[in-house]
Amino acid sequence: MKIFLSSAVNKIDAKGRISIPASFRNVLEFQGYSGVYLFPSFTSSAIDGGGLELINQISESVERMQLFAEETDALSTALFADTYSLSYDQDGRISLPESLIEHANLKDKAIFVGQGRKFQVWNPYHFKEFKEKVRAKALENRNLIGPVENNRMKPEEID
Amino acid sequence: MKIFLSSAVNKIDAKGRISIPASFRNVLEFQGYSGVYLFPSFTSSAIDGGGLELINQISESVERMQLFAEETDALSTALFADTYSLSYDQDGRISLPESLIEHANLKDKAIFVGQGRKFQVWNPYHFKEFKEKVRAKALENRNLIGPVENNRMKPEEID
DNA sequence: TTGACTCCCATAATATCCCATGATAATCCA
DNA sequence: TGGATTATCATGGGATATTATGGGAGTCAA
Repeated sequence: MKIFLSSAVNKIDAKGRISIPASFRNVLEFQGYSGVYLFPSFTSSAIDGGGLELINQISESVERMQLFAEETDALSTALFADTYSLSYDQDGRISLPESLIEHANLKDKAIFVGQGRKFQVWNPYHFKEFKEKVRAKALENRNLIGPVENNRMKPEEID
Repeated sequence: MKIFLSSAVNKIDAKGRISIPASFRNVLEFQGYSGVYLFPSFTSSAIDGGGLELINQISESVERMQLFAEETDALSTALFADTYSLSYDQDGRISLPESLIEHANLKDKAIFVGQGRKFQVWNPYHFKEFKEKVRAKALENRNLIGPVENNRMKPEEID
C-alpha cells in the first residue's frame, strides 16, 4: 500500500471537517506522518495533496535546479506559500483552509482522487467534467501510456 | 506457472463478495501481495486486473514524467483514479467497488479470464458475445491471418 | 461571551474475520 | 487399479471491526 489509488466522495460537515479516505491515510502513515500537505493545483481548480514523500520530492527538485538565490526564493515562495500541513484528528478528519476551499470551489462535498504519488481534491461536479476529457485523451494516446493496454494479448490468443 | 491462465466463473454473493480463482491467487502471491489491482478497461465493458508487477509497470511509466508537467495530472488521473487495490480475505474473496461493477455490468456472476500477465473480469454473458464476435472476425480474415489452426478457439460453456 | 478549534463518544452502514459445508480434485494404499 | 481418505476450493452466514459522519463538551484567544 504505497501509492494513492482510487477515488472517494466525502462530505464536508457543518463544522467544516472532512474525512481523509482510510486508504489514503494508510499511505500517509506509511510515509511517517499522520497528516497531509495540501496546496492549490497550478493547472486545475483543485487541491493537490500528498505526504512526506511528495514534500521531500518538491524540496529536492527546487534545490537541484541551482538557480540564483533570488530565483530560488521566488520559486519556493510560489510553491510553499500556499502549502498547508494539516494533521488529521483521531477520526481521520481535517478542516480545510478557506483559501483552498475557494481555489477548488468546494461546497458540501469533495472527491479525493488518487494519482499515484500524490492525490487531488475536487468539487465532484467539476471533477466529472475533467475526467471525461482526460479519459478521451487517454484513449487517444493509450499506446503511449505504457504497459497497460499494450500488453493485452490479441483476442485470438485468449484461450 | 506464474502467469494468469484459463477462465473461471464465480458467484457474487449476497454481501457482494466474489472469490478470486485459486490459480490466480498463486500468481498474485508469487508477486508478493495477497490482493489485486483492478481498473476499468479502456476499450471494453470489463475490468482489467493484475498484481504488483502490473501496477509497478504503470507507476514507473508515470514516475518518469515531470512532477508538474501539465499532462501529468491528466495521465495519472486516467490511470489511478479508478484503480483499486483490493486485498482478499483468507478465503480469497474481495468485494468489488460499485464503479467497477457498473462499468462491467456485473450481476450475480463474473468470469475471470486469464490473459498472461494480466487478467480481465467480465459479465459472463457479455464475454461470450465478445468471444463470438472475435471468432467471427478471425474467421472472416483467416486468409489474411495465416494458418487457421493457430487462431481456432474452443467453444466454451459459460454457465 | 462568541466563535474557532480541538478531543471524545455515538451510530449506522459496510467491510472483514472466522468457521461451516458441500463439491470436486488429488492422494494414497491394499 | 479402484476405492477410500484427504486436500482444496467456492460459497454461505454469524460475529466483529472499520469507516464516515453527527454531535457534545472542553480549551483557548480576542
